Amino acid sequence: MSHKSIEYEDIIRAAGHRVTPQRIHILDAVCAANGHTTLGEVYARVRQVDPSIDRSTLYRTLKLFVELGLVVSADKHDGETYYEIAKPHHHHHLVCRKCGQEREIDHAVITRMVEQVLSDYDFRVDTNHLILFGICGACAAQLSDR
Amino acid sequence: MSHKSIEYEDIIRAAGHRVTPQRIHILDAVCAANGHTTLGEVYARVRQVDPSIDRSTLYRTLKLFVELGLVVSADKHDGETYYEIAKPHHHHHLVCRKCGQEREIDHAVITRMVEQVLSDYDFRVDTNHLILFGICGACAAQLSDR
DNA sequence: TGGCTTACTGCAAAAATTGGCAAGAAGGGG
DNA sequence: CCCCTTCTTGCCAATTTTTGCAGTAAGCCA
Repeated sequence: MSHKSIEYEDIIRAAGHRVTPQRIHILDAVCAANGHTTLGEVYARVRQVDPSIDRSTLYRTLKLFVELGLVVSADKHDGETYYEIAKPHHHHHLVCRKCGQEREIDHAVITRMVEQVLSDYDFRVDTNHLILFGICGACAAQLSDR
Repeated sequence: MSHKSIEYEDIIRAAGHRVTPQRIHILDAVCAANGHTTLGEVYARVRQVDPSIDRSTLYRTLKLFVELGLVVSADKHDGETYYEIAKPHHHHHLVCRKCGQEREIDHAVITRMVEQVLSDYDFRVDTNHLILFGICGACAAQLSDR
């Protein structure tokens, strides 16, 4: 991870921001949680390393990381916002609006759409972590029963 | 609008919820605002009709409406959540993660992707209001300058 | 229409998130 | 290596959003 940390530091600096111990700890904490994690979990983890870090710093830093693309956030509309370290490979999720189930999908499915948006609208869709809401097969079947 | 209200009432009832004056007023208020509106605006509008309606009711009701698909919400990551009455025609938005600018795009662009997700993953993507985050052309140019 | 069940609402308190500000520290230049 | 500028932080207060609860009323059935 130390190796990766250095890369991240460069990204932060390149964007004109400063690399502080707080930011490193927070990034490590998000990293440490494999997969999705919540703000509360990150906070607990960070406090173990440095109990003086304030919640407001966490909010601000997480927001910054999302802006920089280091961290990916996913609002599953269940009251909690999830955070995840940005993975090198692009992956996306289908989230069922009914049962909340989440499923990873292949990048290839959206490639063409992303390209078309880029050429038609000159807009670079963030392909790091796309979240598509909808209804999964199981729930759709259930709904049509009634 | 009265005609539409009746349709909406049916949807609410069909989902097993009750139609109350408060809910009608809130739906009307979202309707009255053409296009995007914020929670604060809806609150103000609702209070003109019935000053006794509480904020918590508004929060709960808006959340319910979004679940039912009557209202569409868009978190532009600028601190405010936007609400909009679900339109009969499908439309989608590109939101720039940098400058927050928002742009409507054509449904055709995503049609193919939606179909592929349906056939490959048996998942019906909610095509009512898709929000794609990314970087708009202007901001992309700005970023590469540095 | 009257009575019953249970969802909905308003209120108050709690919890989460954001913002202002002065002190502290990162990074650049000498 | 020290200094200077300016971004960051922690603290505190304000604001926003959520939650628990008891009274109220919508919808159903006789």
